[in-house]
Amino acid sequence: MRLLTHNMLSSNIKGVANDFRLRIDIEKVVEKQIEWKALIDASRSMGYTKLPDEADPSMLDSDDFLQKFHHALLELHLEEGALVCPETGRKFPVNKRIPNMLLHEDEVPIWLIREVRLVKHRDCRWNFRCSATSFEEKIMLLRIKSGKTNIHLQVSLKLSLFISIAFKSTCRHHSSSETEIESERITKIINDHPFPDHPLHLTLCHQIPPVVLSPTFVENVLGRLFATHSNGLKAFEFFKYSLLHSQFCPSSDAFEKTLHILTRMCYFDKAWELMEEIRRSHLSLLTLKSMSIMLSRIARFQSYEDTLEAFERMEKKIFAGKKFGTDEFNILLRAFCTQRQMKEARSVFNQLHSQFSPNAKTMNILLLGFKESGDVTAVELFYHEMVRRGFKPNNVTYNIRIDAYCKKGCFGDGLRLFEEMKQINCSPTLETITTLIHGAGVARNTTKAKELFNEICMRNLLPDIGAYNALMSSLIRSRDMKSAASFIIASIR
DNA sequence: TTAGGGTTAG
Repeated sequence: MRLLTHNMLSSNIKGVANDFRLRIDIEKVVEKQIEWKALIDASRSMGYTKLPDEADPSMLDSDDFLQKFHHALLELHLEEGALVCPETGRKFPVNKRIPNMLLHEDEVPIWLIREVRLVKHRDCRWNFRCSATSFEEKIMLLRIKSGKTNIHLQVSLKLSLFISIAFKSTCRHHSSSETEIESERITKIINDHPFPDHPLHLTLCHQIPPVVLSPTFVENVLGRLFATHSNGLKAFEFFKYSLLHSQFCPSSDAFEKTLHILTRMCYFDKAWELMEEIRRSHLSLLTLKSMSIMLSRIARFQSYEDTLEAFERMEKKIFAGKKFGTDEFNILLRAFCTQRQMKEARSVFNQLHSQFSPNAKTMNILLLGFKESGDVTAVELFYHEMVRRGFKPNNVTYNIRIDAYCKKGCFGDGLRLFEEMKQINCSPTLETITTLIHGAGVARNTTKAKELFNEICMRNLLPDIGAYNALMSSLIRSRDMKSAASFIIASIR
């Protein structure tokens, strides 16, 4: 199975539009019995204005990639918040924007260019509208792959612009699941509530019967509150309400979301209060992840000393006196590293390494921190220190160093480390090769990028979305549109 | 927020 994302497609089309002015081969379209007029008419009816009136010979080109692109008949239906392909019945959920789509074998791939919005008409119907500004960007290409027939090159299929959408006036914007509808309703109530002028829990008591308070529902509401940047104190109130009234044990996800919401808005007192409460009532929810959320935010918004104090407070008070070891030490270091506070990370390491025996992961966390700060010299210096201290570099160590070079445009150095890796029997991973493909792109070396992509399969690894995106972006960066187009065709076969 | 890679959009 091959995977392809909307992003890959859209970046490719953007490149096509820029470089080729999206030469639409009218003659070929007619020759292949594709209903060009239908496409134009449908586009006009959608309000597109910059449409060519007639075939412009200068737009013709012998390149056949459009022929390969323009495959399908599209008449999608919008039902209950989902796009439905009439041929296969497969549904694609629709939110404010159609999410990135993955293309699977035997499923309907949807290629979208730029942003697509659902627009509500005055008569309560829904329709699609592209937000892009030029015709090139407004065309959306869709392809239906029938289970039995390979239609890649069978361009005699009817082409019509898919935008003729059937709709239901009753359709909902989001998923049809009852939990989602209910959580959306409760989120709105919470967001509109005048808390803290009036108590929120009374409203929640009125609006949410305890039986509705499933872990999924609670996570759903908190997720929405998180996404809408709602008042953190309201989210906290809601979570406390769920702790009191739900017949289920709260999920770690709900707890972590609440912690995220509170710390993001710097409500650290409330966050500690929440941790204390969970320590008393649901100790098992206190995990390294929740500790990491808290420490990262404190490192970001408070002082170095505050962060160290918080770490101590975690050990002595929150985590029930558990003796902290390497894992917890790594979390502390990572908190500084992710905030790019490498002086602080270094200082903590020097200060505490004798107390918490560091491991290879510890060293890689620091190495990564130096890399993210964009300091290749610091990466190499720390790498040598790591070796001097007796740590054996592993795949991750090499991947970080290779990425540091590639991001700086030193592709040759990246390749050198790649060779070194192989020589010492440290097997390159999918991440190693993806990094190098990206590095080849930065160095505008598409030949090497393609070679590296092929090496993935030669090493019995399976390319994933990251690897595809890396090659696609490398090709686009070098304006190698032909390779980009054939890469797409090859990917979906 | 996960010791490592890619993309976009908000």
